Amino acid sequence: MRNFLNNRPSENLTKIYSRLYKIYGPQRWWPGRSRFEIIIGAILTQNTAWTNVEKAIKNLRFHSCLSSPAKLHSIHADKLSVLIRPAGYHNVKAKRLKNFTGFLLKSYGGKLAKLAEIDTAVLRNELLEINGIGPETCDSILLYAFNRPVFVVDAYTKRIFSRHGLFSEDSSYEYVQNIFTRNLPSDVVIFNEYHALIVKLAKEHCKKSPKCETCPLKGLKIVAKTVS
DNA sequence: GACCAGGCACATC
DNA sequence: GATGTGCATGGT
Repeated sequence: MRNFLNNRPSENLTKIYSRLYKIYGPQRWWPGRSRFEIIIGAILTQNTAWTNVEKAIKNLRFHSCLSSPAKLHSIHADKLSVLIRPAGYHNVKAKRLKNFTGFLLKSYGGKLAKLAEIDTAVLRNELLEINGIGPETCDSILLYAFNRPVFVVDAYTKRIFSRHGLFSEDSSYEYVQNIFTRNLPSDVVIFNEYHALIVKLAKEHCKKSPKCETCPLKGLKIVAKTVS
């Protein structure tokens, strides 16, 4: 594997970004009408196609559940579950949504503006303590709802970059995140677009069964400073 | 009908 | 700490 990759042309992560941006253009994530809606979307999209999440969000909007965190929290879990059914895992996700709104109401008076004042590392730890918010959802919220320079790692990121020799696919979330963080400028716009571009690339070319004949990254060895 | 999708928590070893 | 499993709908 290593010898094979060594014969390929190599690019660093910044060049890969430029390459993808040039091909696909700005993705303008996150698709949400408000900070609150972005957070709800981040939870609903866990292991779920965005098209299904859109249906769930549409239901929530129609029933005025997104007008405020307090409003959403007041909805009975069973009713909430029905509304978000198209997004899949609706029973667990209904609890997760209420876990977030419960946290927000109890600790910050239901005001997202207060969360926005918190230091990134502290906020990250607080979000990760909420049952149902793992590292990817947490970092998506930090990046897309609160504009913090945090790189979001998802299954696509691991799949694509492990195929190009950057790390093994079973590397930990933190390890992969560190690779990107240490090899890119700490820039909210770049982190925002990079993650979205990876998703775009994956949807176009990189399903679970590799079929990358037309992939823009075909034949490239990707090099980066490693992390300890 | 099989496979996949912008994960996470929990049980078990 | 690593590994396996349940959670579920909708598109291809």
